[in-house]
Amino acid sequence: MDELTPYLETMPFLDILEMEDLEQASEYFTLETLSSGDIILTPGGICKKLYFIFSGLVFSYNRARNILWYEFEGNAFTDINSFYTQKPSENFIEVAEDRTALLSIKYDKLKNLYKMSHKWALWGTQFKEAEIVRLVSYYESLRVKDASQRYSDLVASYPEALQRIPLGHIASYLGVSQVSLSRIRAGSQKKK
Amino acid sequence: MDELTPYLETMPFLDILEMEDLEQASEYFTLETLSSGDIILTPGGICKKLYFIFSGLVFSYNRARNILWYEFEGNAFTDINSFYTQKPSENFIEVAEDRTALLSIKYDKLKNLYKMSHKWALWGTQFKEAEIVRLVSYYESLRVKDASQRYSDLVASYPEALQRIPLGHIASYLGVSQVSLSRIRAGSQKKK
DNA sequence: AACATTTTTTAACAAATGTAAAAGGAAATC
DNA sequence: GATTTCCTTTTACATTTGTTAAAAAATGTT
Repeated sequence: MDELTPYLETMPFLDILEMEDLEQASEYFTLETLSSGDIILTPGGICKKLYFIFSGLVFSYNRARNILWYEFEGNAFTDINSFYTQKPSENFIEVAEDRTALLSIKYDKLKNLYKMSHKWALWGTQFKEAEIVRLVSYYESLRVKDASQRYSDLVASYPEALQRIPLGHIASYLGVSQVSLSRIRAGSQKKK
Repeated sequence: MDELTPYLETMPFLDILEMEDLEQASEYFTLETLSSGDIILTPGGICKKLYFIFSGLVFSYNRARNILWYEFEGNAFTDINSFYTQKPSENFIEVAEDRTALLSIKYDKLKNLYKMSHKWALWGTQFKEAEIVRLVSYYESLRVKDASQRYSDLVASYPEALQRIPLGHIASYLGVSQVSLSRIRAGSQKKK
């Protein structure tokens, strides 16, 4: 019984795998516990790992400090372009909360896992499909909905976001300036 | 020797597969030749197939007629959300050129292929990684770059786009109004 | 060639959003 | 408890972009 097992068991799409697959994989993964402000990736570096957020909060932003993504416990995180191409990144990844626990796997090890095990390869196709759907949902909302709707949607689906993320970051994540978000919030109070 | 083989051989990441894998798969795929204006998917319908564009041009748009994606020969196309979740779509998919040849595979058959063959599952992880990278590159450019840059990038990477796609569609694909794109084009001529 | 249709550009105005700066609140530190 | 620092809102102004409508250009049709 490996000490990583309780963490592995929170990964998505485990129904595809048997216990033996998890045991086989446990030596591929590492557990990292980080603190608010810790920086996982800086521009120019290659994002070597895919992270599963067991607890805490992680976000990415570019050199101009535009927030690109925010992710909570329960979901996966990486710099997509850098990780899947293994080329230098343009972005930062930073931890936003103390005691953020990440289960990480290196690019090469993940590839190995896929090669070694048909079941893990199936898990990979499933996992990536879900990632694609999540990405497209987010990005399409940026394109199709206005900022006010996006804010409502965020509050509806992640009410804790307001407690855990500064409004300036939320604004940037929603693709608007902080001033604009303030106007939206002021406006939505009026409507009530 | 199956008549589909020449088409299958244009698919991405064939280095992962052997000839026997292609032969095994050939009965899973269908070749469809369509004409400009043909509509592959309408809102409310479930997008049942993933398409590989052998020749021609395909695009998707939502009910408000915002262009969501344009794709040329050589790349894959589907309604991501609807296909990977097998839920009803919000969008249209339409063919933009006569003699557009599409290699298609149904969702269930693709899943079967993955299950039957470890190598096809590996192909699946590879293919989906590339799709994720393409998606994120496009969407991040929408967020990070201004419309003028996006237009320059498009012209640089797909000069033929200007001949093959009406400017109104290009504008929508770039996320701006046609009037705005006209202003950009007028402005970039001045700079010269 | 003349006409009709579609596509693209231009102009004028309105609306939305960004920027910069100031002010108000909240939280942390001494 | 006072002060400092950080976060959020507000104001004023500038800029960008969208909308509508009209004109110009290109394309297709008889």
